[in-house]
Order: sequence, then C-alpha cells, then structure tokens
Amino acid sequence: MSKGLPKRSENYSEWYNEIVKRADLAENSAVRGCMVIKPYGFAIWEKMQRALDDMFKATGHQNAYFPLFVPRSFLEKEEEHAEGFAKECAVVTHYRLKADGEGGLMVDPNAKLEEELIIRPTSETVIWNAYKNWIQSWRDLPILVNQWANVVRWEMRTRIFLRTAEFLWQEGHTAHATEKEAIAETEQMLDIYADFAENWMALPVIKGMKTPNERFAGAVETYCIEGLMQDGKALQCGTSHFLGQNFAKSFDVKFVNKENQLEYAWATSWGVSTRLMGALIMAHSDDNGLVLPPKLAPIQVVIVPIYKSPEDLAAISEKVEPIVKELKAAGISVKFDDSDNQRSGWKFAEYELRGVPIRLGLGMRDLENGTIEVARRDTLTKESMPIDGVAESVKILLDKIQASVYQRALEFRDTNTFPVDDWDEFCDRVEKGGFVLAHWDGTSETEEQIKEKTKATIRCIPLNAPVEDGKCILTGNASDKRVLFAKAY
RNA sequence: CGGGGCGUAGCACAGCCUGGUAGUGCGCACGGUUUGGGACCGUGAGGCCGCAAGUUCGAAUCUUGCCGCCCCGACCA
Repeated sequence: MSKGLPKRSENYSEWYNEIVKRADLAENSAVRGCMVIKPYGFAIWEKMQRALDDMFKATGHQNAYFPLFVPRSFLEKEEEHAEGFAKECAVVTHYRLKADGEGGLMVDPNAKLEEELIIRPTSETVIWNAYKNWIQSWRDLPILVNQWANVVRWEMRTRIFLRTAEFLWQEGHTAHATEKEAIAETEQMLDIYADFAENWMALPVIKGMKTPNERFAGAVETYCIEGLMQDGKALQCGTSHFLGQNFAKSFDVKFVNKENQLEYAWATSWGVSTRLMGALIMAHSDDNGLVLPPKLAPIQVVIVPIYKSPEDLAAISEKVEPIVKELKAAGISVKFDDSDNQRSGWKFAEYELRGVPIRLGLGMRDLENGTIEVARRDTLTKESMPIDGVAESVKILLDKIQASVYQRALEFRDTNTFPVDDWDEFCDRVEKGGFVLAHWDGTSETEEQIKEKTKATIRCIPLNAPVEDGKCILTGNASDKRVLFAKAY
C-alpha cells in the first residue's frame, strides 16, 4: 500500500535507504559520511541503550567518559592497533582559525599543534593510558568500565547506520588480574550481546570467533555475533575482544599480585554501535515499511479514531481515554492520534511505515457494537474484538508479536543456512546468499583465496561448532569443524 | 581511489539537445465538500536553476574549472 516504497526483491539497498528516510529514522547530513539521527530513530537507539546499559550494570560495570582526542603518540604505542586504524583516522592539526581578510576563515598557521590529535576511532589507547594510574595492586582489579560515545572512522563509502564516518556506540574496557578472568569477561559480554540481539531486537545471531584476518587490531582473540539479513548478507552485530596483555605492555600497566610480584594486567574491550539500527531494519521490515519488535518500538500502540464530525471524535476520545490510561499504567507506550489534518487511511499507512507494532482503530460502528479493531504490524492482519478488556489483550499481543517476529527471523535464518561440502555448490550457494557452513583448512591463504573467488568471508568460527572430520572446501586439506561463510556488509 | 548517475521551490522531477516571461506533481497556508486503507475542488505563498569564470545583446540551457550528493566496486563495525 505504501506510496513509492521500492520492493525488497527489486532493489534491496534502495528499499533500505527509503525506509530510513520515510520512517523518519535518519537522514544524510551536510557533512560527508555523517548522519543526522532524527528523533524517532534516536528513540529506538535510546531504547537499545537503556536495555544494554541495564545489562552492563547488572554485571557490575560502571559508565565513565574519556576524551574524544587521542594524541598520536598514544595510538602509535600498540603496533598492530596503530597499523589497523591508521588508514581511517581524522586528524586535528591546528587549534585556531583566523579571518582570511575576505569575510571568511582560515586555519591559522601559527596555531599548529606540537603533536597531532587523532579523533578517536576507538579508545583503547587513551583508556589504557589512564588505567596506568588507576592500577597498582591486585586489589584495584578488576576495572569494569563502559563508555557511551561517538567515534570516527574515515570510511571511503558510507551507508546510513551500517557504515558512517561518525557513529555512536558503547565501548567497554576492562582490566583483570588473570587471563582466565579476562577471557571469562570477554565471553560474558558476548553472551550479553547475543541475549540482547535475540530478546530485544528479535534477531537470532551466531556466536563465534573471528579468524586472524578479521580480528580486531591489537586483540588476541575477537569474538562476534553475526546476524543474517533478509537479502542473504551477514552483518556483524557486536564484537568482544580478549586483548591479552598487549595494551598493558604498550602502556606499561603493571600491578602487584598477592605474591608481591609485578604482572601486566589483562584486558578486554567490547562494543556495539548504531549499526544495530541497520540490523534491526534489515532483519524484520517489509515492503510496507519498518517492522519493529515491540520491546524496541518507541510507540508500541497507536490508536486511530475514525470519525466524521467533531462530535463523533469527542465520543470516540471519551472511550479511548481509559484505554490509554490503562496501557500507560502497564508501562506500554501508546499514542492516540486525534490530529485532524490527516485522514484515518493516511494514518494507517503512516504508522505501518514507522513500524508501530499494534494499531487500534475505533469508529462509530465500533462504539455501537462495543468493539475495537486490532491490527498487527508484523502480520498485517486485523481483527475486531470487544472493547472491554482490550488493554489486557494488547499487553498479551505485544509479547506474542515480540516472539513471532523473532520466530520468523529464526526460521528465515535456518532455511538460509546451508552445510556445503562441494566447491561448485559452495560458489552457487554463496552467490545466492545466506549462511554457508563449510570446512576450512585454517590458513589465511585459503581464506583469502576463497574471498577473492567468491566474495565470501569467514564470518566466524561458531563457538558451538561440532567437531567432525572433513575436508577444506577449497584445498581438500583436513579440517575438524565447519566455519560460517557469507557475503557480508 | 576507479566506474556510472545526478545537482532547478521543503521533497520528487520536467525544461537544457535547438539560448529569449522558470514549470509540473507532492507537501505547505486559507476556504469548502469529504472521512472504516495514503480524499477532492478552489485560491495562494514559496526560486541567486550547486558555485565560479567565460561566450553572448541575452545563459537553467553553450564552454571550462571547482564543489557536493547518490549508486556499483576495492577497505571497514
């Protein structure tokens, strides 16, 4: 029904861009590669933040804030880290402008910084520089800190939410006394991300480990969650890194253990970003617009009156008022759209486009019959039910929708996940899209060759992969478990 | 950074080839008729035609340069 929204089947990326625009989530800004997140889109992000933040706090983490600027010398300290991020850094070289004499401004050449400041692409280095002063004894550990911040990675090509030059995220940075504890932390945070993806975003994800090629620059091990989008491409939805003692060594962060010996601290870092907004859109939405899981919907229920005269509207409003009250009391966000500048049909389409999970329609016929129309966004079905007790039904229905949106995504992923043992089939499968589980001989060379030939990358080595004898899909060399291949965003 | 497309009203676009009063649709404002799936009629407001230089009596239109955006690739969360 939507006017002019492209079909997913015809042009997936245009469909995506249009949804972002038309559902009023975000827009491209005047600044290249950067987005403006609009109030409706930001409201979804805030719900994500809230849920995640609660989970972080529940596991003992605290929020803090570190600077936007990273001195160049900090970034240089961890070699692999430096190399990994060098190509995508914005650099501040001056601290002052001056009039150019033509009514404009120019960089004041006399205000050159002694040392350039990098706009953080991530904060390991500033944070570990600070931790050096925070950590002396084993009693200072663990440090469990998270920050909500913006970061900048100068990307060649950007796509709103999925890859922007500036994005919002959270980055957790923890320090531990033992390797074991740091690994446990890394795994715990991965579990939290998976839990969040599945229970809040209604997006099933595969937990796994990155191959050395795909590993975070400076990490010993990178864990990730991978989701499958409706076009068959994979999207990395969160990462959790075990950093070993790499940053502790680079920044000389030592502590005295119980035996009075000096040891380097063990580190983790983990993050999810506004990219999750992209995942949310691409996982569930349809040709009518956005589909939001109720738990992340800024408006969970919209009530649309259908009326002819102001008297009708007054009568409907009177009936709606207690429903609104009851829903609000139950913690459900509800909007009664009694605006008179659009007609009901327009509103139906508009709220569908915006992904509001439940729409209640109430007209004069309903008032006579004591009924109300309940429409589900996810299935696009509607039914008439008694107006008495509707708040209770809505509460139950929201949970049902949350579950069924997840179920649909899960079925999609399962029917698009293929174990493959034959090279030709592998190429064919990858081309068509979806997750492909295949054997790999464990070498970077093979991984790169496969990428070159098929565009597929190893998304992860799934944590739950069963051990089985097999042969590498490309080389035929021995392999003991399947890894997850896909074309990725 | 390569390849392709495009900059004209808030948005989507036509006009450009062949130089001569800047247009259409949506949206917006006002009035009226409508109202159970994106209503209709009337009136009206809204423009430095991306920027700069050139050609010309005259440039949205021709020439050159610049800037920006989108799509497809290589790089990445």
